[in-house]
Amino acid sequence: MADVAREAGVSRATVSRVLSGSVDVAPERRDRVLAAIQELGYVPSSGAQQLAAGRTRSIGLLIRDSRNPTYGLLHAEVQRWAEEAGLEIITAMPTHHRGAPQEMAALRRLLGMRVGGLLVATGVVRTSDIKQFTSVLPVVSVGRPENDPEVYGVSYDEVDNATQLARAVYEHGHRRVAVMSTSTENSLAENLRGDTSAAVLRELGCEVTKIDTRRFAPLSEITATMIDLVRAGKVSAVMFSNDLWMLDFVTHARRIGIRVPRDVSVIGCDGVLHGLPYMDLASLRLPVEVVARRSIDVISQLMETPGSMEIVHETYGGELQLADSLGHV
Amino acid sequence: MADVAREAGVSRATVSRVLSGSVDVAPERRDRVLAAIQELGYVPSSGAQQLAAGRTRSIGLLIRDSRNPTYGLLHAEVQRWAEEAGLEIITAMPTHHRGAPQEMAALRRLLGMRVGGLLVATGVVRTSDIKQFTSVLPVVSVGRPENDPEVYGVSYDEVDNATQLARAVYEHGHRRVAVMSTSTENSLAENLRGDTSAAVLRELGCEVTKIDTRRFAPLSEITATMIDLVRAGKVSAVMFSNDLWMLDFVTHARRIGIRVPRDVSVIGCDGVLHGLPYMDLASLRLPVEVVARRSIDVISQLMETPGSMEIVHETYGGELQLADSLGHV
DNA sequence: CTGAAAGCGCTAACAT
DNA sequence: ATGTTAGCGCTTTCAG
Repeated sequence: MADVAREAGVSRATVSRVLSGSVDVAPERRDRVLAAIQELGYVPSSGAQQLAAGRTRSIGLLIRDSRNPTYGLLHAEVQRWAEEAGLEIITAMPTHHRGAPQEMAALRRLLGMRVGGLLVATGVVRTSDIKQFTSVLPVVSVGRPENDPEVYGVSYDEVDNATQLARAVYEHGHRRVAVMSTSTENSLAENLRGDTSAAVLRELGCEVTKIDTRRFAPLSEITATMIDLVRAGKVSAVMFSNDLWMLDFVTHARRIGIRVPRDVSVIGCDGVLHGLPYMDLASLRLPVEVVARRSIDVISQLMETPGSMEIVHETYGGELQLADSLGHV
Repeated sequence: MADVAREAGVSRATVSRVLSGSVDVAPERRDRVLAAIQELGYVPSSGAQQLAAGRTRSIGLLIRDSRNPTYGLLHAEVQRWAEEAGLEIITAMPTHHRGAPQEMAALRRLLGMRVGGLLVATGVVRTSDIKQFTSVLPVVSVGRPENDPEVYGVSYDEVDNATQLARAVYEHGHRRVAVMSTSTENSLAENLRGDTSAAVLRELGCEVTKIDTRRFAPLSEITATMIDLVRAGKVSAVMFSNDLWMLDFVTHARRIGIRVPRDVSVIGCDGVLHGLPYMDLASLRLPVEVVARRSIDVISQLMETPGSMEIVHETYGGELQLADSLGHV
């Protein structure tokens, strides 16, 4: 910065002023500064800026790894709306199977960067663990069940989703159903989804076989379990807590001669996977875009004027996407 | 930090020492410091650390938005290997359709954070634009064609890929083929892919209809063009420069009664989309994992000891994934 | 092994 | 409108 100042024949303060644009600078000097910046290829150190100013316009995003397209989409959408709102996103993406401690470490990194707000979009870390930060900066749970009175939440209405899904299965005539429920150590949302679907089906009088996954269980394990159930003739439909499980199942099932929906019906959840309609697989499309957008709305307002908003727990329901895989009524 | 020092009854320097772990500190004092850190929930400011130390262990990643699962996967893999190597990734994800200037702005942000290296994994920004940074820090092009003698490159062997794809089409008996080539403003890699495939097919004696996309053309436009070609009976096969285009095409085609591969054969590229085998769609699987890993290898070595490695342009070929969509030989 | 002190690159009063 | 100056929170000599 000193170089730029010297080159332009002004003080460092003036350089800072044209950089921030907050204060008026004589046009002629401004141009000289701009030229010097260009010439020297100067890029201000955001660390130093943050340090001196004591604040940041950037917001930390803790998000699950984007191998799962739903998170890829969420990430892209959050990014997009943040940009729109003039906010910078700093992403921390812990490798999924490493679990909660790893996620806390990533959070700590974000705090180290002195972000002005936190968006938590992983399924694993507990709210009780992130509550300690709420006194320092606004924290918003994104796309994960949230009901802590100190943490904002913008997420999917998993109860509504699960109910829609269960009803659809029931209405397609299924009475003996396998329902998978992801481990809470894997995904809070998917766990809630599975539990709720199972409960709804039972209430409707169905015979439900609930499959709880182990911590970070591999796809193949669930698929094998489900295939056994189908072979044993125990169920006529299987509900998966996300589309990837469903896809793995149908792929393997077909390979060994189990046909969908002739031999077994399936339905998943997320609805983000490309080609779902082409594959005739039923699912429920999560309102990812809306959730991303509202998250940015909430956190940007919170960063603007902290405490300007009561704690909210917004939830948005998804849209059922029926397809042949559910069999015929 | 001062609070921690006071709480532990040591100087700030000592706190810094236990934080870095670089210098020996008397065990008893170390424990007191650690306890104080815990108690006060202290998280060091990475900005200040960087400022004082003058360096960073973090590397900047410029990557295309993860709506496209291939980039989602690349992102996750880069993240994973970086973690393994003890490096932090700072991600900048410009919204895709905003183009090169936007990407440069994102790059500048990364430089502002004083990252120690740059991984460029977007299809749009030109090498000539990023060359200016090579004198300041190591820059590696990831998953995009690179041949500039000053910039490292770890990418896909698009010529080999395109050749494999074209050969497969030819060997399945197709002689009149439509080949799409993405605009260079959209993706350098896909452009090269398309051009090469077309050239190879022509060399083999095929009648090639090349479709060059406009800048950021919507999916629907390409699909419509291809459908017209098929309806007019002009081609028996269509090559898409990535799987998403292919998927959009087959979905719409089926809707209007065009059957794949009965009426037209198709092949895509990337091979990352979930469910490709289930959909019986032919493609070519890019070695995303390898490219991600090698990129981290290269940049970590470069950051360790700058200039310790000659400029390399590694390329890795993909693996053809045949399927019914290509018709029968 | 530990503390004191000098910055790192920047911003924000405070003068002028 | 512009320059001067005092830090921001940390690391790193340099003494001891």
